[in-house]
Amino acid sequence: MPDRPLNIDLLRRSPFFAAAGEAAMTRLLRPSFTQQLPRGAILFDQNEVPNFLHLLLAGSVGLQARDETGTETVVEIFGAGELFLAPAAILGLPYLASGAALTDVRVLMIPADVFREGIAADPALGQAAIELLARHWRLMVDQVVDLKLRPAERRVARFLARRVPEEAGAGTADLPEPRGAIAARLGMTPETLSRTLNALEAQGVIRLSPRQAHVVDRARLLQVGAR
Amino acid sequence: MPDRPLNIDLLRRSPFFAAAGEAAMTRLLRPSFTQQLPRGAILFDQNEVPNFLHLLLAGSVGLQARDETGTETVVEIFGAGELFLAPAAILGLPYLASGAALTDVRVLMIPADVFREGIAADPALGQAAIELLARHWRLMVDQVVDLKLRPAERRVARFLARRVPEEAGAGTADLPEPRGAIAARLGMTPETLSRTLNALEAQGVIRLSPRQAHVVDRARLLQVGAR
DNA sequence: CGATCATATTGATATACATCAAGATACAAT
DNA sequence: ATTGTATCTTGATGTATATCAATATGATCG
Repeated sequence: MPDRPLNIDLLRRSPFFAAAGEAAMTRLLRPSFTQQLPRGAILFDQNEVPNFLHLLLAGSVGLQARDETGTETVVEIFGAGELFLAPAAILGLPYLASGAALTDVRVLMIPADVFREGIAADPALGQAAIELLARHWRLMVDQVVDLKLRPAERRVARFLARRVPEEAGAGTADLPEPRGAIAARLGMTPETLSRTLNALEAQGVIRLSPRQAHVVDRARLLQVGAR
Repeated sequence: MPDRPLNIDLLRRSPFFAAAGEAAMTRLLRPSFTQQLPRGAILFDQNEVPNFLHLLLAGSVGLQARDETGTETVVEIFGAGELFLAPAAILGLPYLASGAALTDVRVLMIPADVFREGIAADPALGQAAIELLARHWRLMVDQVVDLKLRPAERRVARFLARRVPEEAGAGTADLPEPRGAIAARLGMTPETLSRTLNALEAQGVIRLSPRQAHVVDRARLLQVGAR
């Protein structure tokens, strides 16, 4: 099926549209369209002025930033159901990071001006935007704490734990994106990530296979390196 | 009011109230009150449910977070004119960090419920909240990039540069808060901060004195360690 | 003022993680 | 399948920054 009629249900369940309500959702959806992009595609580039908000329907996208010397890192990885880049689009300022498809992706493009008018006109949509931003702020705060306080092994453990679908004790974390991107997201080199993953497997808390990690015991995973 | 001299002008010029408008400002101000607290005071504690937003009138406040092992770090340092902790107050979720006075402070306490009602009722206020959150998100993204990509010396240099009042080539950066707090904000130990500051002075880009650093040449400061 | 106490600096050493350099795997195309 | 190419892993070595320990500085208060 070429362009699978977009999964309305996924949208409805996304935290953003759940808060915004049905009315706002249809309002935003009408002028929007979907796009399929291969892994490696750039959705938008650092310093560009945003014309669209992006709602990921499938795949994952890395928010990557370049510093003055040209080295890049991944600030955050977004998955299906997430709406991102609101901040730049809302402020009308240039993106401070680029968006790169880390896997093949399917993305809903929402015109930025429609969005901006929407939040001014519809209080429920405004509220949803506020909550989205607040949640994203917390995500970043959490990452700052992670980087400052926790050693590599703990960061990897937490990352994997968050990817296990259920709260349950065991489960499988899919890792479809390139190791380099995951490593950058975690603030380490691919080499260190690889070694850390091996160390976790050696401790028996995970079991590695090509593009996934089976978490044997979530609670114990989060305990590794505990003082 | 014993505490008369509320500097209305500072408020009016703060990015937040500038966007919110006069009406929203008076609306929020009426039920609010100011408080003076000595250095070391805790404005609010991690995991508490927020009852107030805080607008700093004077001094600086550190947002500090504890991890599971009990070690603390400073996520961000806020200065006069800044409104913070909106995210927790807006979501009605527990703070994910504590607020500690890093100097003696004077702070305006805005009841959280008044704020929440306000953003629902007044679109201009809602818009201001959105912009505030977006700006704060960007601050955190910038810090994540800083921590991942830049070595200690460069982080210190950028921190000092941002504290120089004017865009001008030279100026003095005040550093009233304890070294430990600044070091934590920058993701390093006090020892490393001390050594780095000395190194910058040795290179002649700054001149140190007890609680401030005179920046001799802003542009050159930002160049240190350039590849 | 001088004594006390917290905070900051300086010095010596340790270590987590990066870097550099081969290999090994996996994936895509023919 | 077979080859080619990118990605990932493994190993050896280096280094920025942490840690530990001692000293110095500067604030606070009798």
